[in-house]
Amino acid sequence: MVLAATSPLTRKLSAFAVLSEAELAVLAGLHGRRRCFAAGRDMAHQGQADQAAYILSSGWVCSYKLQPDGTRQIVDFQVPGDFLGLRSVLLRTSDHGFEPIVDIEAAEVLTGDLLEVFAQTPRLAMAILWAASRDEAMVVEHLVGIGRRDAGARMAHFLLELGARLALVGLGSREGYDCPLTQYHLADALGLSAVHVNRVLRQLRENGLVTFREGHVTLHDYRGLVAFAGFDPAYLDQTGPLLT
Amino acid sequence: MVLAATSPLTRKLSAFAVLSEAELAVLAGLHGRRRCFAAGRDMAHQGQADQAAYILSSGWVCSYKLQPDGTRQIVDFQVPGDFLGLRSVLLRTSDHGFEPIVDIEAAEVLTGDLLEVFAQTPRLAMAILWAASRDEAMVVEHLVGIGRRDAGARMAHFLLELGARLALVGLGSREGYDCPLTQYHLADALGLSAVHVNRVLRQLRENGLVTFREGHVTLHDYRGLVAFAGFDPAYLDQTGPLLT
DNA sequence: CGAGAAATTGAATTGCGTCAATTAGGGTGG
DNA sequence: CCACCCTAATTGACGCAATTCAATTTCTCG
Repeated sequence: MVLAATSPLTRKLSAFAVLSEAELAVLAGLHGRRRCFAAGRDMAHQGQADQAAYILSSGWVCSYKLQPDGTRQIVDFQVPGDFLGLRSVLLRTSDHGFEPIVDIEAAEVLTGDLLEVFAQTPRLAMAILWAASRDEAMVVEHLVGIGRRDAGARMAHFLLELGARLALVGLGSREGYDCPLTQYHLADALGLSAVHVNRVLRQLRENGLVTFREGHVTLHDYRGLVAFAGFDPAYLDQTGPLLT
Repeated sequence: MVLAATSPLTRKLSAFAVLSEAELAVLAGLHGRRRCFAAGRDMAHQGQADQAAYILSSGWVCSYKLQPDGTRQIVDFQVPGDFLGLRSVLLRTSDHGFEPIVDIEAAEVLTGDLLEVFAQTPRLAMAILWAASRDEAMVVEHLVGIGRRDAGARMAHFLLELGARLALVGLGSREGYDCPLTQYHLADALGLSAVHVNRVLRQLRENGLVTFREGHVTLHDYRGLVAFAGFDPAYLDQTGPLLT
């Protein structure tokens, strides 16, 4: 239970609802089946059926979709505390691939586990639905970025959002954060070519806004970057628990 | 209850889980507070707090985000049976605007209603989570389309997906469907300019694939369009109830 | 120390946006 | 029933942001 109280997921859900001992116990129960995956080896392939869901304990993962023409679109990155493949369980077939970007550790979650959680603790169900909604809000913001921002603003916004997410689980600040992504990851996520990603990064660096280099993101001018990106931090900041 | 059995939402959820009398009753109870909204008058503005959620009974709505520079990105369209603003309730502040495209009718749903549903019928909670996941799958597909498809494939894919959604609630077929959207709606949804939307539509029409005209979409060559779009209908076709 | 991956930079190409103007519908009031 | 207006649809010309192709250079690690 002590372990559960410090798991990244518990930390995140606690921002939404004050959880009782019983609810914390149920949540802890979800972390039973722990598994590890190596960087670069897909956890699930697109189209694979009967996929499990996971709660990411440590490391980074990206979820992506492959196009018939071979190009890849990264839909989202998962950082510790995030659900992974929840949709695969519900829709029965994985419409994504999942690739660990570094070596990771995750807890397996089955459909039956979820049903049990819902039956025992409806408030926890609400909290999980909240987490899912928050993730979707980020996907939506991602969509808006690709649809309506030019490459520069898109990149800036992405780097800011990532920083905000990591800060929520204690892995970053306004100064910067560690980031294992390559420029190819950025390209696949932002709908740009790797070449253009490189050019955009150079411009942001030369403008003194942000540096992406050697696995670390340094935010030289947080306010300037926020303005340049049109970033609204509000939608990620949960001001306090909704359910008491 | 007879009414509930024929509501679009019930119809949709029944594709996911065989619902008991009790569950159908609870679902029917959600349709209590009915409200109407006029076409073109926003139901909610971006940033507005304490927003309610709705279940759309009839008509079309679009959810969108406004950029600081005034451009608009339509994130999704809601058709009968879809939830509307579920995220607004959970995240407490509406990060979207909602605009009825035609006059609509919708049932208001409060946070408390949802909690009650979850407490009384966990399987129904799973079904609602499934519906939410399915919606997110569509947003994801939308994201992929904007990020990695050229204008033609993007349009084709969009029109096919819309058809599949409408077919699920009995409002369309492989032949085509009624569609009240303007080319401006399409442009805002697909991340294109209205001018280019027009050009793309012309090309699709001249290639004998699909016609978008006078509030009706006619699919002249379903298979050809599917191939051209790289459309995978599987992710929307629930082959059968997951929960029995 | 060699090999493959990641990062960088230049040059040529193009899909799509912007600007601008015209045509077609659809409602409204005289 | 027609004149008017406003919105949607349509088409052409031009420019630019981002892609593609191609070539190095710099890392990383076995």
